[in-house]
Order: sequence, then C-alpha cells, then structure tokens
Amino acid sequence: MIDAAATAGPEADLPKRCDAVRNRERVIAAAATVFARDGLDAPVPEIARLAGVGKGTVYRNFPTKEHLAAAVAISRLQQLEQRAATVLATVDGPAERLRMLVLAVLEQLSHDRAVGEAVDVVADHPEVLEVQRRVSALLDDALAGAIDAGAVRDDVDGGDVKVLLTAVARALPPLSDGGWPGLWERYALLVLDALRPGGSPLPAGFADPDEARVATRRARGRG
Amino acid sequence: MIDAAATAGPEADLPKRCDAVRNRERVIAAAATVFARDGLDAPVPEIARLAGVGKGTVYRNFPTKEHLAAAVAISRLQQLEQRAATVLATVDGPAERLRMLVLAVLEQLSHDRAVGEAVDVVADHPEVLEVQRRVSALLDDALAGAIDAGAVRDDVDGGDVKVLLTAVARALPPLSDGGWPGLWERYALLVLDALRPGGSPLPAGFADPDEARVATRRARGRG
Amino acid sequence: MIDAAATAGPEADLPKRCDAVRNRERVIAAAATVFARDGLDAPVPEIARLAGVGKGTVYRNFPTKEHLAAAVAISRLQQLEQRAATVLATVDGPAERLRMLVLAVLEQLSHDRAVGEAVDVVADHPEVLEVQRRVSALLDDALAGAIDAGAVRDDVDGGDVKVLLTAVARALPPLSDGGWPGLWERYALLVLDALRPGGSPLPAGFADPDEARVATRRARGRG
Amino acid sequence: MIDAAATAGPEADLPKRCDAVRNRERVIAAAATVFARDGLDAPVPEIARLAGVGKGTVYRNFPTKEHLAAAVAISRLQQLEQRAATVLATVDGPAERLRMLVLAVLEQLSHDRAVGEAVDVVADHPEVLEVQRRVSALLDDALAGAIDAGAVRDDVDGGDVKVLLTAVARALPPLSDGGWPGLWERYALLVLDALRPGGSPLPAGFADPDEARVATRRARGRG
DNA sequence: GATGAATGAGTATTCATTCAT
DNA sequence: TATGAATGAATACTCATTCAT
Repeated sequence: MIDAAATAGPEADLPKRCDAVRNRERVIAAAATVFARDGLDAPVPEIARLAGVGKGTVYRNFPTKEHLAAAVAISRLQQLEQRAATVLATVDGPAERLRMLVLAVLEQLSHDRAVGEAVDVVADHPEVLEVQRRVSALLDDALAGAIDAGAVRDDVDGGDVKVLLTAVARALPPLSDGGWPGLWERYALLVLDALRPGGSPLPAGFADPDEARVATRRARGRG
Repeated sequence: MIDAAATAGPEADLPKRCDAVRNRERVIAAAATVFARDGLDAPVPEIARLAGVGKGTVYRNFPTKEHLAAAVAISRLQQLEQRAATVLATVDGPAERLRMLVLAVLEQLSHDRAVGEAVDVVADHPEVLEVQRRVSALLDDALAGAIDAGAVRDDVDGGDVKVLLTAVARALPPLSDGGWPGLWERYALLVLDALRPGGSPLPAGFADPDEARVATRRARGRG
Repeated sequence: MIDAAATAGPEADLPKRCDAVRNRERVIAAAATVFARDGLDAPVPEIARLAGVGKGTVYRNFPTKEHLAAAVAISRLQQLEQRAATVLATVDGPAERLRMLVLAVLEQLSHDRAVGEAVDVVADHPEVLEVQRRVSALLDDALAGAIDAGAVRDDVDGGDVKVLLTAVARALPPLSDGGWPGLWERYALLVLDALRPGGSPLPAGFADPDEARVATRRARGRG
Repeated sequence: MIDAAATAGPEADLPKRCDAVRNRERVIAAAATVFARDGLDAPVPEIARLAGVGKGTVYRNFPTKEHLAAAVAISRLQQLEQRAATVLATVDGPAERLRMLVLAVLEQLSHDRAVGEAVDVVADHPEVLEVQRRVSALLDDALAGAIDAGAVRDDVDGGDVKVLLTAVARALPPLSDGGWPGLWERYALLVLDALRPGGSPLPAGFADPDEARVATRRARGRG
C-alpha cells in the first residue's frame, strides 16, 4: 500500500532547492534504468550509485522502495501518454492512427521494460491508476475508430490490445540494449494483424479491462 | 490408506533408491507449485515444507536453487513435449493440427507459469536446451505444415509463435488459480489469427529462433 | 504484539538436538546480560557474539527481538518466582516472611535489571502476564499476612510494594557489576519501613495493581 | 496577530540576537516535551518540527543531541531549584518544610520525566552538576532540619531521599499525561513515612550522595 | 540418507550530523 | 543566520547454503 501524497516530494510547497529537484529526477531515471535491467529486486544502493547520490537521498525523496517504483511507473506512463497523444494528434485515418499508436506504444515500452513490473507492484497507487486510465482511453478511442471504420474486428477491445502489447513488450529484449528495432515492429505488426476483421469467433474475455490487471496480480500472489 | 511402496515391487531390493527417487519427484513437484505461485524468489524452506522433506534433502538432490529450477523447467517442458506430441499424433489436417497445438500449449503453460521464468534463469542448462529444441521442433513442423497448406502466412516462423505464446502465457493469470479458461483460448485464437495469410509485410525477425532467447537474456543482464 | 507460541521454540515437539536447546539458553542468558548492560536497544549481533552463535541462530529461536525480550523477561520472572516461593516456604512469621521476601526480591532484581524494561516492552505477552501474576500473588499473600498480624499498615497493597521495589531496582546500580550489596538492603529496609503502621493517611492509589503497569506504559507511548 | 518583536523594545538594535535567543528557548522547550514523551531516542527532526525551526537551527544551538539533552536537564533542574526554594521560603516548621518539599519535587518531576534520563546521559556536564548540587543542598538542608527536630530518623541523608524520589518519579506515569495526581502524593507520602524515626537499622549507603550517581552510570556502561 | 540447526552475506530503512543555498 | 538537502553508519531481519547429528 502506498501513500499517494508522498510521490509529490517531501515538501511539495517549496519551489526552491532546484538541485534537489534535479536529484529527484536523477533518482527516478536511475531507478528506471536499474529496474529495467535487474528487476524490482535491484538493491537501492545500486540505484543511488547510478544516480550519483547517497542512499539517504533516495529515501528522503521516496519513503520506501515501493514509492520509488510508483514514481518510476508514473513517470514512464506519463511519457507514454504524451507520445500516444502526439501520434493521435498527428496521424489521420482511423486505421493508420491505430497502427501508428500501436507501433509507438510498443517502441516506447521497449525502452521502459521496468514499467510492466513496476505497475504490477504499485497498481493500487491512485496516480498510477489515473495515468493508466488516460493511456487506456487513448488506446480505446483509436481502437473504436478503427472498428467503426471496419478496419478492425469488432470482437476485441482495448483491454485485449493492452494485454497483447504488454505481453510482447515483456517478452522481448529492449531496444535500448542492443535490441533489434525491426523485432519490435515485427511483433507490433503481428498484433495488428491479429486484429484484422474476419478472425475466429472468440470466447468472452474480461468484461472490464481492469479485470485483467486484477486477476493477474491476484494470481501472482500480490493481491 | 496403503503405502504402495510397502508392497514389494520389481525394485524391492532397492528400497533406499526408491525413497530417494520419490523424494526427488516430490521436491520437483513442490517447487513447480511454489515457483508458479510465488515466483523464483520463493524461499527454499517453503518448497521443502510443501514436499514434506527437510531442507537438506532438497540440497542433496539439487546442489543449488538454480539446479532445482532447471529440474522444474525440464520436467514441465517434457510434459509439454508429450502433450504436443499427443496432439500431433491425434489431429488431422495441417491447419487443425496447428490450431490444436497452439491451444494445447497455451493451456499447458497456463498451469506452468514457473516455466518461463525458470527457463530464463537456467537456459544454459544443456538438458533444458535439448528439450526446448524438441518442443520447438514439434511446433516448427506443425507451422510448416500449415504454411505449406496455405493456412498460415509464410513470413513467420516457429520462433515468432513461441515468442507470442510465451508472452501471452506470462501476461495472463493461470488457469490453476481460478483463472478463466475462455481467456486463454481467446488469446490463443488471437495469436492464430495473427498468423492468417495476407498480413502486413514484416521486417526481419530473429534469423535463428534461439537468438530471441539469447538476446532477451543478455538484455536482462543474466547472460 | 507478540505471538506467544513462538516462545516455546521453533519445533517444540522435538526433544532432540540437545545442543540446540543449549544454544537457546545461551542466547537468553546473553540477551539478559546485554539488555541489562546496554538496554533493549542493544544490537542483536552483540547478543549473538556474547552467546557465541551467529546472528541467524538468534533469529531462528526468536523471530524478532521482541520475542527475545519476552523470553528473557519470562526466564527472569520464573527465577524470581522460584526464589520468592523458596523464601515463603522457609521463613516463619508474617512480618519476617514479608521482610525476607522483599529483601530477596530486591536482591534478585539487582541482578536482573533487564527485567523491568523488557517487561514494559512485552507486557502484552500472555506468558509474561501469567508469571507476573504468579509473582504478584506471592507478594500479595505475604503482604496480607503481615497486615493481618498488624505488622504492616492496612492502607497499602501489593501493587504499592511492587511499584516501590521495581522503582528502586531500576534506580540503583546492579549487584552484579561491582554494586554495593548493602545498598540494596538499605533501600529494601527503607521500603519496609514505609510500610510500618501509623503512617500518613494516603490518597487513593491504583484500584487494580495492573492499572499501574498499563498507565505507565501508556504514558511512555508504548500502549 | 501582531509580531511582538516588530514593536521596538529595549533590544530593538539586536533583533537577530533576540530571534536567536527565542529559538534556543523554543528548541529546549520542544526537546523537553518530546524527550518526556518519547524518551531520549526521539529523533531530532521531531524536536525541530515541534519547535517550528529547521534541523539546522537545532544543531546551530546545540552541537550534538547530547548538548541539547544537557540544556534540557539544566532548564528543568533550574525550575526545580526555583520551586524548591519557593517552598522553603514559604513553609514554616522543619517537618512541614520537608514534607512540602518532597511533595513539590515529586510533582515537578512528574512533569519532567525526561530529566532523569537526560541527567544520566549528561551527568558529566559541569553546569548540570552545579545545579544538581544546588538542588541537593536545598534538600539536604530541609532534611537536616527535620532530623534535628526529631521528625525524621537520623540514619538517612539527602542522597537517600534523592534516590527514592527519582526512582518513584521514573516508575510512575506523568501527571501531564492524564496521570492521577493522588498517585504521586501517595508515593511521596510513603517515601516520607519511610523516613519516620524508629525504623530498622540500616546498612551503610553511599558515603557521598554523588557516589550513587556515578556508580549507577558506570553500571550502565555510560561512564 | 535425511534432518534441521547454524551461519553470514545481503537488503531496506532510520537518523545523527554536515553543508550548500 | 536559518533551512533542509545530502550523507552514510548502524540495525533488524531474510534466506541460500553448509554441516553436525
């Protein structure tokens, strides 16, 4: 369980200490890197070292490791949201919008392999939920547009796409580490091809997309 | 309740060995359960407890926890191989064979969520590699048949299917834990639909299916 | 909060491993010494070192430091009970029984300065409460006899004597550390003299002797 | 709300010093409160917060936490001295003077539970020693008067009374925390009754009252 | 062979103290 | 001068692994 207020920093009302703000960012960035590389079990001192600060500074900014994970998740999800919004604002045509969105999301996730695990652990965090919801909404919209245009089968929903994309993102090596760019595109396109109209009749999935997250977490013994 | 071992069988003159073998199996089964439930970080004593043996017995049979993970991986992969072979021996028609194989594999993996993680950690183990290769071969065969029959696009290979199936398997809740059977089928069918002919042109994937595994492991800092 | 069952040892049903039992005793003895010398804040490794065992052995026997404190408290209170019982079984005459009991208790407490603090911290522990109650009962009996015989004022109760004795025990240096034996006797006698008949009229104390303990703990922010 | 400091007073040309002095007093007051409530282990930031200043200000005024404890001890002992002096200046009759003094001291200590612990830790501090000596002198005088008047046994000294009073003060809940006023009076009167003439012959105590303090500290490993 | 007791390295977290702003 | 950010030593507790019984 996480106290949401803590993610705003220790003294949210003071704009001073601009180097402190920089340290906070540095810690989040370092944590994102280390979590992506070694998983959430990575020791805090390793993160502190990479951030170039002392262990104490990490704990000043994030009362527990879980809070740090939440901050990482939020940071990356916000960037994902921004990127997705940019795509949607830029690209025309329902099918193409979905296509570019899926490619962008998967490429982004290839750099942010920490997000999946981090989100799992801190999924109760209200701010995490909120930004997840916003990202999901963008995806839902793009998908609905493509379905209405007849470019995508009408028996799938945003939750399906989310499951497929996050599943693939977790299973493949990250672009940032000598990954093979074409690889991500390949699987993004395969996911899109799965959505083509005329597929097999599907048994019911999750009624509510959030159900997937909840069920998965419970199954992992973290609920 | 009768203890079957007490009735003299063909190995009656090797009672020690008989116990030992049973213990080994028990430990593997317990480890599979615990790993699936709590992940590979689950403490060894928990496994020993579930197996009904002492910690020492676990370490007698498996010098390290990693060896135990390897044994679990091998055991589950063998069962997967057997199941896949049965499907292939039973079902007729190239498209139907692939379809039933994918459904069977995904259903099996839904019970063996430990396998993915365990295989990652012990992928260097020669016996693990060997049985992986045999399972892959079965999948490759079925896929090749379907491609030849024109039921599946010809720009995918067994590695792609493996990536998609293991990705989905890791992302969904297990059937063994109140999971939703239709859910697994749903995503198995979506994967199959991705393989339909006529999809987008794909950028190159891994030349060698094993490359995927190696790259993924390296990226995770375990290579 | 403490789980009472844990104080019985990890596997209370197995009488074997007699050296393990010895280790357990050693740890309790070392903890009593270190707690008495450095307070309950003494680090666990220090206790382990004095006991000649590893840190892990301490934690095997006592899941938390608090459990260890409880074990120490119980151990010393049991010895106190035994000693008090011996005095009562040996000495004749109501006044003399009380006198010898007070002297014995205070001398015992002079060796067990850990008890006071430890009891405070683990006072919720049922076994601690039980043995405290038994010791209190012995004191109550001796006091009642002395009051009936007219040797002690009738407006005091066992709780008063307990408060005075533990207060003095905490305030003076221990006999076991170059303490001055006469010192303890001096204050024991002063306490007894406070109990002489004919003193000042007293305002009400605690109705229930246990109230003193509860109020004191609450005041210390531990309740 | 008007800031009193802003209105020019006699020290109007030393506004900085004025603030500093006020901060110093605030910190001492906050420390006294926090130490009394949570013990000397209370974190410095908590004290700073209650004082409404930054941690840095605490450390500017008191180089270490121990110095702060000394300042608290001195402050409270000074108040104790003042109060004792007032009693002695007000009350007539040797027995009554001692009686009122003991009651006043114990009541005062009930509010200042930090003093006992703090004095232990900083007893080497010359100013602490000095004010302790002054308080002791007041007590010695009152006691000597009562002894001379035959109201108190002649085999006790001020050190005995000090030991008994501080022992009781540490053992009982503070008046300031919903404590029971009668309780303190009860034990003050019991201590006074212990001093009645005609008690048991006492073995030697400490020759010098300070010996008690030194021996106690040594025994606690702080000397 | 089987057991579980012992060990100690590893990790999260707290807090006194220093120092840049 | 006042502030609070940064630091790192210290401590409780976990768990893989070894070894006496």
